[in-house]
Amino acid sequence: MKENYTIKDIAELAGVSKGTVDRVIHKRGKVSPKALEQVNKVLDKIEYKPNPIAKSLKNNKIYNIAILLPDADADPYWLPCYEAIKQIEQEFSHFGIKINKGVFKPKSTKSFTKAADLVIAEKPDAVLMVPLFYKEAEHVAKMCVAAGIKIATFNNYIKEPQINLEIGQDLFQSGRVAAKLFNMLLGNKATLAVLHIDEAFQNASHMQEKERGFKDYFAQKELAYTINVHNIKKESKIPFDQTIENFLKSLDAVDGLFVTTSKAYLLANHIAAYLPKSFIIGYDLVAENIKYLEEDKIAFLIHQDPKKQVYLSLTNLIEFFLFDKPLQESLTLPIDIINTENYPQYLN
Amino acid sequence: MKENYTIKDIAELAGVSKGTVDRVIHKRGKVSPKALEQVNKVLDKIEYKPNPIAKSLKNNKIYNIAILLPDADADPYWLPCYEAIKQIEQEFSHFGIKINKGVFKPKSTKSFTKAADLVIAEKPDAVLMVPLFYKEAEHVAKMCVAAGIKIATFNNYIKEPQINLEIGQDLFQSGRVAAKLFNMLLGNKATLAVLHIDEAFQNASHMQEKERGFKDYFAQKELAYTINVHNIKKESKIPFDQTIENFLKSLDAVDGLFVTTSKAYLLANHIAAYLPKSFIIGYDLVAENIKYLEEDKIAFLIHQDPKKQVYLSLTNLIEFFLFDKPLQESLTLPIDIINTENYPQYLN
DNA sequence: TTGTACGCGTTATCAC
DNA sequence: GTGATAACGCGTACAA
Repeated sequence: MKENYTIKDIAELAGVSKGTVDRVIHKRGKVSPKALEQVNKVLDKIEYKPNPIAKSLKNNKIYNIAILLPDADADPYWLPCYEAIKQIEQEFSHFGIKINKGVFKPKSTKSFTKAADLVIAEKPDAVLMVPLFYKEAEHVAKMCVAAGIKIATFNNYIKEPQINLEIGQDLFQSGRVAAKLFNMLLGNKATLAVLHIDEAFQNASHMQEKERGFKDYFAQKELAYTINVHNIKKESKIPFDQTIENFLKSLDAVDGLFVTTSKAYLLANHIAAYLPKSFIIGYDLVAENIKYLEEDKIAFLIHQDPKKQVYLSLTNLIEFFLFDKPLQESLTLPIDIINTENYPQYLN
Repeated sequence: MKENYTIKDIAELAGVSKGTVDRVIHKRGKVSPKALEQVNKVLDKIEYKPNPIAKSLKNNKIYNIAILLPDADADPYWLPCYEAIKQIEQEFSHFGIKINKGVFKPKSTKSFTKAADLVIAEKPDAVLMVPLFYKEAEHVAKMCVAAGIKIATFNNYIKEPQINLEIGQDLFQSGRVAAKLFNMLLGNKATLAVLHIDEAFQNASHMQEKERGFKDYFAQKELAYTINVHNIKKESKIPFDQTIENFLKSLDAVDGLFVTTSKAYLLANHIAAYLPKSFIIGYDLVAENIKYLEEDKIAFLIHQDPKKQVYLSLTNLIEFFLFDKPLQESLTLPIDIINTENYPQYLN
């Protein structure tokens, strides 16, 4: 009949008081067998779902969520994450949610560890982090588990079974998406280059997963593709842009270039001069990539939606704390294919 | 200093009672000039945001939202919408939200009008509809406005300035997305066919917007593309599939086919026999389209995410009623490009 | 072992 | 005009 029964309703139906019903529901004991039976009889018939609103109204506990993420000044890829945090703070300002940012330099493991230590010292209820550095992140996860702090990751993965919530993209599959796009563009035979362009290689596992998926596609379809892998890293004293140009100079002709990081723009900058007929597929809607996408120097971008990742991670944690919603252990977001015509809507 | 001031806080600061503060905030009058000034002085200094939790706890009003949408048996495209409704009902069951479905046959204006009349007769607080039939939908919108019912649309648009909330895709732009994809696949010169395949042509304006965007792209880029438009409609007594096959038989060779509806699968079924080298780009992740996508008979699909459309429409309306969040008059969702490798994540 | 009373913030009603 | 008070549903402290 009724939609939502309250504790009061149940108490009346069972002929006992609210307090007794509460004790039965929360299994606090101190209930006579008779009362227990009466209440359970009612609970069997109806479905009781406690009202989450009333619950959180009374709850004046403040939940502290720490978030460890890279500095957006160092890499604009992370900028949308900060917007998501701001949005969440506003949306949940009345629910007693505090978010504490631990910002680290994306090239420095020390900076990561320091930020983590600072943040954990305040004993938050949960830590959400970008586990850029494998070993260090594993250590943080273990520390959190030991301290009873919920631990969540986004954007990257570490193989730590105790992680409570993982949100990210299927990187292997995103490599396959890029492969399929090249396959559509180039047909059954071509020469491709996979480029891991990263100033510091902190994204090693990230990049390798994408490469694996990329190669897997062509292997599985048994296509006559030649695929060469190149690692491009900043050399001290030489500007990164110069390193890229030198690399392109020395590269044999290829039909397509797959850049596994957000640095496709560094390549696109010189593509017209050295490989005017090659297609570039890269990752991430950062401003510089969009510029070259619009100039048709980048064919496609794959969007990892960091904003959505943070937003989902945080709402999931918050609803766990406030409303006892279970944490979704692992959540894989769509792999968005971006071209000149559809990118604006993805920027919000 | 403080994050969230309560009415009680304000009352203490102003030296009046909660009741008076409430009357000032809600402009109910019956407040002396002196008290008014004292309260306003406090309100100027601090920012008062009423606690939505307490508000909705007290609020025992039930909000009725009617949703007019096509039968999913007639067209599986609408199936995800029903999932979204179920999800919303669960999520907001404690907030006094009732959703009343008015299901109509997608080929029958009478069925639409009948469902609308039934639903409006119950005087809901809002009507959310798919305005498949222009005139009839306009009429419904006007009736709602007259009756003080909030009116929202999704998936399609009507030019009725009184609509309170519109959610959908930029159809013109989605035509451009398809055009760009063909441009990437085929280079600077090709022959394309635009196919409006629809059993009843109830989507006329929908299809034309896509066609306009499609042509606009090539015109703007001044590319040497030949584009022919074909309307394919069910003829009485002849199976639709047969009509499609006859059409393909009579069609001169083309490099690509752009299907502006979700019926690309009808074409894909015969593509190997008649146009083995042509690319098909169509709309919507319905099961039959996915089948041919996987067989590489459809090159790309454009996803309109009807589930997300319904979900966003409903949450927007609900948050308007419960938390006084303003209605976003018009919201345009991303245009998702789908291939064999990324479709699973979009199906949830 | 049980029932009652209180507080969370907002709103509405009711005496004064 | 104004301030006190009840009610929403839950959790819990406390008295019986």
